[in-house]
Amino acid sequence: MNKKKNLKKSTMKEVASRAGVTIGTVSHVINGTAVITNKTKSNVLKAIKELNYKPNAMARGLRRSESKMIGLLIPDMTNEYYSRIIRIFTDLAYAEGYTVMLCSFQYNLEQERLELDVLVDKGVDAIVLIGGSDGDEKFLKEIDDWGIPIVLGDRNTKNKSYASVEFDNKLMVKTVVGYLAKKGYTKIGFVTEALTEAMTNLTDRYNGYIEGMKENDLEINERCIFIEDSLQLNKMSNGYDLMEQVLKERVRSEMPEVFIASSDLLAIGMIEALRKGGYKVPDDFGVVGYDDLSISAYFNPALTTIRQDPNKISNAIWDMIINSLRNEVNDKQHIYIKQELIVRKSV
Amino acid sequence: MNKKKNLKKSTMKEVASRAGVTIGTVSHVINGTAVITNKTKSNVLKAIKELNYKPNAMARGLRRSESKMIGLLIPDMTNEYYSRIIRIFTDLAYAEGYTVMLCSFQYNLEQERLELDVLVDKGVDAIVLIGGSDGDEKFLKEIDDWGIPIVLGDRNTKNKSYASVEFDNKLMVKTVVGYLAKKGYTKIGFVTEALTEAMTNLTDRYNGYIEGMKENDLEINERCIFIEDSLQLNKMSNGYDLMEQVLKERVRSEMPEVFIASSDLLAIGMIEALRKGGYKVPDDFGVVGYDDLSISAYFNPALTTIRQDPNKISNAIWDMIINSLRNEVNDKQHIYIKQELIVRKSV
DNA sequence: ATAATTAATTAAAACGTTTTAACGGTGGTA
DNA sequence: TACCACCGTTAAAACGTTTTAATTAATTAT
Repeated sequence: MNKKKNLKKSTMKEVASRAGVTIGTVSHVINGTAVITNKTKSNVLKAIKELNYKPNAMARGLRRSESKMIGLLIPDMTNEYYSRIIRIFTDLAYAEGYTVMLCSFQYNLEQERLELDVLVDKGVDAIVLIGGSDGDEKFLKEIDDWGIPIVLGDRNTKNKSYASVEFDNKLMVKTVVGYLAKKGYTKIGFVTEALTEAMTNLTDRYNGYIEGMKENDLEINERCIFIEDSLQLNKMSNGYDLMEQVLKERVRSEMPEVFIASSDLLAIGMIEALRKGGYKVPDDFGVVGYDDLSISAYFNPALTTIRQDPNKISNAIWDMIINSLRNEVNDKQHIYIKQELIVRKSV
Repeated sequence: MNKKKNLKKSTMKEVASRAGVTIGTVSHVINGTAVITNKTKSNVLKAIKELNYKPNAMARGLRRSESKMIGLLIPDMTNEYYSRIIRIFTDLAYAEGYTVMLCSFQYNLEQERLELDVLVDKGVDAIVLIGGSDGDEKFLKEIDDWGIPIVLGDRNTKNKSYASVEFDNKLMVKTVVGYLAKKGYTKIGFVTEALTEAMTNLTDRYNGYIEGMKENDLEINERCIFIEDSLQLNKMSNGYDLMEQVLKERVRSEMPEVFIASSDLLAIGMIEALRKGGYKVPDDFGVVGYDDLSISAYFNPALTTIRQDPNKISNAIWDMIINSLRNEVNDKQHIYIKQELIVRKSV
């Protein structure tokens, strides 16, 4: 039960008086905003060191009206796909003296709005939204009008009114369909979460699937398209439940021979259900995942999957952010990143 | 290439003038720090709404000298064990009007120090450190002296000088050894990461293992104790490499019949190496993990593991934090949380 | 030597709040 | 009528910086 010691952080004023100068000079030597004699400069530096002085971020922020914080909003930080992005992005920001304020909204639009509000209230200098649906466009507009740069990652709004970095989902899925077709599969299934118009990335994948099927002269059968109704957190169990249900309802001949799943987690759940149902992957059914999580290489069978490189997207987003922060303009470009098919053992 | 619109956020002054009062009153109605006529109160509220006014967090923070931010420092947010804790903790903080500033230090002491520095510079109101080694005690002391509450989660310093919430690792491992002994195992192996004195949680597990073996009259053979030399990020590959090596060096009779691994990730890597080596789990070897990650239930074989409940630890930590924030005292208690053995299919 | 120029430092305002003491006005009591 | 209390509001200082214009000191030119 020790008293709070309040060894209070020292202030600029104290530094100034110890160095025998005025706080203005201290500020100048810290920021290099004026030319200062070497002597006084070293005096000030000495005082700073002796007092272990650190500028007060809030005072500075108030005066400069910038917080050096970036708001980062993602659907679920518990998902490795996102946590990898977060980590890299955070490091990038950190290296430039920014700090990130992380929120997750659990795929809940309501909560997304709330969190956005908090971020704005806290005075973040910019906001990046990764994943999830297209969100509340009207609300984003408000933030945009305030001059706070926004960039979207792996998502977009219907009329692409914000800067974004996206993966080239459509192209990739088309390619995968081609790959599967070449392997001799004809009944190719597509299973995805929440295929609403709002989920631009999933919609792109769907379109890629359709185009790919057409290009390869394969029959598009709506019974081969499986949609997990809503965005859910526990994707593995979603995949499991879905497949368990399918297995219950259909005989094998009514099923696709291979599935393209919209996430590795979904794929893993599906495979486990298949296994429990007495089937072998890839012998009886193939499945390809999406994301290339670290588990996917160690899972049995090792998952053939599509890598969405967290490095690339994080870097691209950061570049956009820092650019609009520096130039005070936000020119709303859209960048597309190629995905990569990682061939392993599950098809 | 649109110009920055600078629809600037409105300020208290503007609210005040629109409501025909002084900024003092506005502040009072916002904070309820004085009794105000219903009429003026509603005027002010109206003005606030009309201008979409939000208090400037930095100005407020400066004046109140609190930031309403909590620093959260963890070794690796990419690990589901940590990301679950983060998420719950973040939600808890959020509910009380706090926001969390997340940093990860990749098990790197140097970086941990750096990040701590940043957190302090940013003026967080409290700091929580989760996982990793016992850190730089001298440095923590400095922070403590500044009156910034610190709480440690799932880690501790040698002389327990800080408030902490830990799991009862020793007891649990002892129990597990008993469980395995009862199942008939006699050659029980223990595999862990970075078993240094600094890692109090892992050391506790080790001690639990030793005690458990003794209690059950089992021979303690140092060849049954495997230590992954250093703290590493990619735990699955660590487990894989370790087991692959062991398989190369030893014949089966020289190996333990069952392994207690210090994380699910390690366990999964080990199992995969075993499988590649032609062995079946649990038929040929058993392995029990630690953490109960979500994959563990879907992995084949489903992992028998020890659950470290992220809810419990997050809640306990948050309680401590909010308590020392409110009472301005930090009474450095230590809480221990029971772990739970989840029996599945891997032993 | 004095004026003009340049270099180094300072004074003071500003950023947007909170907070405390002081203020004026109303109503009640003597 | 005069005094006191009380209530609602306000004035102003403070938080710790940054920033610009102004000041002083030092140097050069006349």
